[in-house]
Amino acid sequence: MDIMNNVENVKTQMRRGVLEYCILSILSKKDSYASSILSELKDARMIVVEGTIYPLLIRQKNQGLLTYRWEESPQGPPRKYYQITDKGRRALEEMDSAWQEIVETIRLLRDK
Amino acid sequence: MDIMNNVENVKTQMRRGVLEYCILSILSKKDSYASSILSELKDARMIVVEGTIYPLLIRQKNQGLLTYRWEESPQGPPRKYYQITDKGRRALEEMDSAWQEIVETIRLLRDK
DNA sequence: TTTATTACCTTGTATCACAAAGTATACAAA
DNA sequence: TTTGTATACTTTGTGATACAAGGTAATAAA
Repeated sequence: MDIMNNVENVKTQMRRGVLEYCILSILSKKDSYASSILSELKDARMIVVEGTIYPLLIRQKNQGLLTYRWEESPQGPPRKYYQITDKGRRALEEMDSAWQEIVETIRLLRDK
Repeated sequence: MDIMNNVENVKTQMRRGVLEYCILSILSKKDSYASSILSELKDARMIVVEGTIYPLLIRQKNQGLLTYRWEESPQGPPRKYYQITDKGRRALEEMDSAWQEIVETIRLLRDK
């Protein structure tokens, strides 16, 4: 197997780990809908596809981290706008800590 | 579902994403065997269990990132010492870049 | 010979990301 | 009116893989 194949695979795994964190982060700044979140993540080189993000948003909604409402679109079908809840904001804070901890752990592992 | 449940789950996912990276990093410093790598990861709060690490080492060996040799143990059964290959070192360098990129991506997402 | 310690390995289950295909709306062009 | 295009949400099937749990085996001490 090619080396870039390994690395791409690991990159994918790394991204997976922070995907929920990224989505909460985006929604903590302003309400948004799946397609828009998708574009934002792609711009930030966090490659994700529809089949990943829709079920994930539904899971987060079911966990009480998000709510949603339907809104008319300027053109095309209505959009499902997601909004972060108080519980979602508390979870986001916890994820901030978790992320910092992992970044520090890796830093120590790589330096030592 | 409790909020700490969400966060624990996300922490687990984050750890998963960097597990292969951590193992290559540990082996880049000195040859080691599964049980020892496991302890080292646990000390660094990268919680992993046997059923995770054994198949992972086998996968990395099959990908040509590692080789192994058997060595007598001072007590108990022989140990399977893994050694990183040149290909493994190149993969590790690529993973360093990938990790830095993700850390930077998250920093931007969280700050903006 | 039984127990403890160390070590490696496998199996069954659940989760989840992704690819792919499907459904639906709105609008413009033919 | 029909067709094409863009936007948007949803579902299904597949494969990868982490984990829990249990199994195998070597050594030494009780």
